[in-house]
Amino acid sequence: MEDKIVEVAFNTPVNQSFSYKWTGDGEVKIGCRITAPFGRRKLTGWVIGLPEAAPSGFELKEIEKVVDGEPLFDEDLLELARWLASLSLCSLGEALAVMLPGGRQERDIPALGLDDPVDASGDMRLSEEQTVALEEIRKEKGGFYYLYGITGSGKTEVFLQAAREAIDRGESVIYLVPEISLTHQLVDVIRGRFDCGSAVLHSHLTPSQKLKEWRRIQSGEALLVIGARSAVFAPVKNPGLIIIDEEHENSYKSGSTPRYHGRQVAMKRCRTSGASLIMGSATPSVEAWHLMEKKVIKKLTLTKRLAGGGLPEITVIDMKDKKGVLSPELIGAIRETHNRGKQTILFLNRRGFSYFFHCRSCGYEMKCRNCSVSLTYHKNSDFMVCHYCGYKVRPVHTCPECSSLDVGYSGFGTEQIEEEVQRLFPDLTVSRLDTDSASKKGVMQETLKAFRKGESHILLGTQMVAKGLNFPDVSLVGIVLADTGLNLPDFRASERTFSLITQVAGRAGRFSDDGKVYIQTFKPGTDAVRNAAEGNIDEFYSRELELRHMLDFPPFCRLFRIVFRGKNPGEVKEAAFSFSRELMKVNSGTFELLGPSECPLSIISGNHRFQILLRSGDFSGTHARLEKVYRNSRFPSRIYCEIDIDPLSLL
DNA sequence: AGCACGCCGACT
DNA sequence: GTCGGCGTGCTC
Repeated sequence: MEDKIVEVAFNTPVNQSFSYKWTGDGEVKIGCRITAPFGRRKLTGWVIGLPEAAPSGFELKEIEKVVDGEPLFDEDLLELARWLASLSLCSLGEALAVMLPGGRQERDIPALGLDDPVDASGDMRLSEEQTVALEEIRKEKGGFYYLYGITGSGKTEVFLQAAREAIDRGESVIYLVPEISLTHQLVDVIRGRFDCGSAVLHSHLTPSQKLKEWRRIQSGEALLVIGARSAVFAPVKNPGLIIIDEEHENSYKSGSTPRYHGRQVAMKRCRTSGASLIMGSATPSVEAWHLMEKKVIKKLTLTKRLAGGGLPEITVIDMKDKKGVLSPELIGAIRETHNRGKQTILFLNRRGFSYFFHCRSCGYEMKCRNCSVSLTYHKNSDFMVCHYCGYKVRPVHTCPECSSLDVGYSGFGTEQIEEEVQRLFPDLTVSRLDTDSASKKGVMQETLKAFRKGESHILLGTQMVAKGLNFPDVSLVGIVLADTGLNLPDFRASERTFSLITQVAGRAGRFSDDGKVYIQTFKPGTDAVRNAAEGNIDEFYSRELELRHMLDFPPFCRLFRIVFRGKNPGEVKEAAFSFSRELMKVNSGTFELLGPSECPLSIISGNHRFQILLRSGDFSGTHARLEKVYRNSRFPSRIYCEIDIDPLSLL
């Protein structure tokens, strides 16, 4: 009998498949894992083809062993992997590795609870708005829908009923949530309400747990899949619906190769399989909003809170001319809150630790004349630098707007604020929660438990507290500085600030009728702050889209970010410039090239970073040119180059 | 990515 | 004279 030829993909950056022969008696199928000698090592790879004839010019080695009796993926998933690899410029093996169990582990941040009320016991009656939404969803199979509604308006209930209907038709459902901790809560609800099997998929499962869930999905035993980002690749047989909860969350974008966005993959899968897509959020991403305006996504609005609970009273405090990090108004409110036996959460919208130059009298801030983003102060060189285009200028010593001499760079960090709060309130207990303190396992849970029990009076934290505002005794939320995000050299800063304030405000009032939110800002008039505080959601989006259009930023163009990193700054810079020169050679007016320039976070864990940004309206033309240059490029082994297509952050 | 081969500097 | 630096190239 003749040897079988087996085509294999490995999880290496090599964009190429390898052929082996199989002489054993067991069956080899496309989609199975195998182990085989590869160079001088043994690797596990995936069977991606069973060609009739062997490629010429090679002495084929033998497959050592076939790991799986049954395939892990079918033709559809393989096709999806090919699409992903080609789009994100990685190898097929790297794409398969993030999709399949047993591939590389993705890492996620820990987080807190969920907050949309759902009835765990049984189907509850839908409100009129919910009913209308569900009827719309029923109308067109394969449609894209967006449940746009404030916190507590019952999006989850609509998701669940839509899921129920799909399952009743014999279809499968993928339900994506932004963080792993949310999967558990959702599973509890679902196990009580759905009699079909459900599966959970996320990166904290052990390989064997993951494989077990994978098999249950493949066999059709589990028709409902709940999971974080990578669950969008679940091997459902007959996909009928994909749900993306909290669509605006950045965690849907992978932070490592391949840098895919869950929403983008979901849209692709729905298009090819004819499944419907329902997303939901109180603060949609600007991209999604734009797609709603273009009618690619059908907007379904939920305006009413089901369980009542008014919106909190929101006070915007102008920090101009204020000494210290806490305003007298906020200090008074904290004291008053404590006197009433309630607790306070102080939220610090701190992202990064870059210094920015601003005027303490009028809040003026230096921006790049080319890019209209904030300049970042570089202490070493004493220059203000634009991290988009590399534009440099000396910092000013008087404010160009109001001639005040009170200008300077400043930074806010949780540590400084903790000190300040402790000094102002020596009789109160403050606990601090940020990425540093929460990275130690259990510390976060302990801190939260203690706070919930009332053992501390003030909880001070960053991003992660924003979602954990469902503490019954909290009646005051202070956003210490709403515009820190606005000072970042990032065109999405405004969107994030808006989203954050809106989400905080939406949640703060849910458990008490006397909820108060204090927003401290240097820029009370900024669109993001003003519209969030006043609840002018639609106005924010139309202004923001207008601005993006004017400045030619996404969603009106596509961005490609190419980051170079390495220990030696000179080498990194040289690699970036030589790559840039190669790009210019193939550019025929297809894209605009910005940089190379130092990354805003120019050194991360000892690695110096440079970046190139490409901006274009011609996605495929730019993609093709970038691919060509990238595949032909060679760097010294200690220089790493990573490509991020449609980056969320430019830091 | 690994891992080897291969060609130039300071060491038992 | 050797050990070891990391540049270059390959993996069916």
